[in-house]
Amino acid sequence: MVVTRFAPSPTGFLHIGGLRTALFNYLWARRNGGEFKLRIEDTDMSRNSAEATKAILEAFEWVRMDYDGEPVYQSDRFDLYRSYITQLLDEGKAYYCYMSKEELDRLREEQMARKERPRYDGRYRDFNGEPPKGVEPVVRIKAPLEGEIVFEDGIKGTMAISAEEVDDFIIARSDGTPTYNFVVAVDDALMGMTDVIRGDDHLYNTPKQIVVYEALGFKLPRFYHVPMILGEGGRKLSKRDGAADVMDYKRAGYLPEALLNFLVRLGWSHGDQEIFTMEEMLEHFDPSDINASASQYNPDKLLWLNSHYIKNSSNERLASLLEDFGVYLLAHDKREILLDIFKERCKTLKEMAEQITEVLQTPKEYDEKALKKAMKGEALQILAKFAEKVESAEELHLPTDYHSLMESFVEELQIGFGKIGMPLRVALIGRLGGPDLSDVMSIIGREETLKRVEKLIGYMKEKDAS
RNA sequence: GGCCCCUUCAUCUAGCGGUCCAGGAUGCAAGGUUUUCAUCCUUGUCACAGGGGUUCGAGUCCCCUAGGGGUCACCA
Repeated sequence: MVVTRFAPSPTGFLHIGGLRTALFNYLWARRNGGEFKLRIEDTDMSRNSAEATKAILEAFEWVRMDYDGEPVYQSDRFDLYRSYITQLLDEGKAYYCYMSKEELDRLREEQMARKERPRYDGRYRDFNGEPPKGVEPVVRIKAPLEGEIVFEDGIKGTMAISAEEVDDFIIARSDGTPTYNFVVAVDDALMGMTDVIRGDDHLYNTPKQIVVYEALGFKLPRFYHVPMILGEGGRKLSKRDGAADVMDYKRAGYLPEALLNFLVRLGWSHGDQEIFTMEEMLEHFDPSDINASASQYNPDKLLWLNSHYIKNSSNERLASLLEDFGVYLLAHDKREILLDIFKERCKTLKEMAEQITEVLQTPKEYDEKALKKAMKGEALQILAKFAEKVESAEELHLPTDYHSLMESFVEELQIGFGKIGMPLRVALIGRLGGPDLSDVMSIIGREETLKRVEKLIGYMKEKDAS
């Protein structure tokens, strides 16, 4: 049985580094038919917020990573932690420390002045005397005085941390609330974790947590410390690198499977494979294959993956996804052709929405450069003749109808395709570039085509007059 | 600063002592397809951080240097 977890602290939104560790935990649990749990680390009442918790849960829902059971809130478990703290106190494995915050700060300063590593000096470790008055004590756990704390990391290998690096750290604050390293160890053990996959910024918490495991007689899980995701230039990932908030990717028009595929390939690979369906990730993922080195965020590759997944999505799904971007196609009679065209050309849903809107709406203005390039020479007359041709044509429904209409038109006038193509393009969508003209005309229909052509002709005449 | 981790193309990576004059992907460049743009296809571009060892043989093992990162709270 494999049990894993993702344990965010609700101090902000879920960022992509967090999503990646969550994904790794999720994959490893699901691959082994085990359990994946969610735990909200909200022991610091002053810093966490309900909105942050909501945002994290929302992100999980968006990427469709399901967790087992209800999320566990550490704030609901203070009684439990207190009972273990009492137990350690009774067993002499933890003790009250009466040093005030100010004294502690002073000690730290002195140590730094002597170029020593700041460290609690253990002055109350074996204290039997009369406690000083007026000080609410903290509880500290007894860490080993000498030797090393050794553990096996599934990514970094054997880690041996000198006991000197681990002091008697605080497990309960003076107000009685438990601290992070204590509750994490207690919860991981009690929730039955077999594998803990987390960011390597937690590497130095591991020996501390091992002290707790051992004091309480809990069985150690396997640890995997995954390197962080760096921003462009190898610096720390920040908002400057685009979206850090997972939900920003949704808003920017990314598909969740593209984001997940992108993240799974950051620090992990399976031969030369780039595209992974959820099933394939589940089939191949193993945390011991995660690279030991940090990787850099690469937005171009994400974009590429996103366009791949858009191309391979059904029109029905795209249509419903596009509603978030203000484009309603579910009941549109030209839905299929519209989506077939644009899913090939767009990298994000947002871009798709913009381009579809551009075709569906009569142009409000014309691109200056396009006008200059397209409307020279006989362009206006050609456009007018084309309008007559469209008006008098018999069958005009499918793109092929419009296409043969254009073919016979250039044939009759003995002109190149560009002579009508460019002005027509400007008339229809207001600029050069864009999808096939026959497709556009078929989508908007004969009447709208004529309307747009006439609008441009009118616009040009007015412009000439002034 | 102490301790720890990391180092293959611009980027993500393959490589687990010989099959590597280092492979794939993204990006970029060129060409083809296209009435345009995009897609797509083809080709090209680009790397073992540096220096010592070990070995018949090193991208792969060891050491040193440099660079990057993490961590040193009554935060999580």
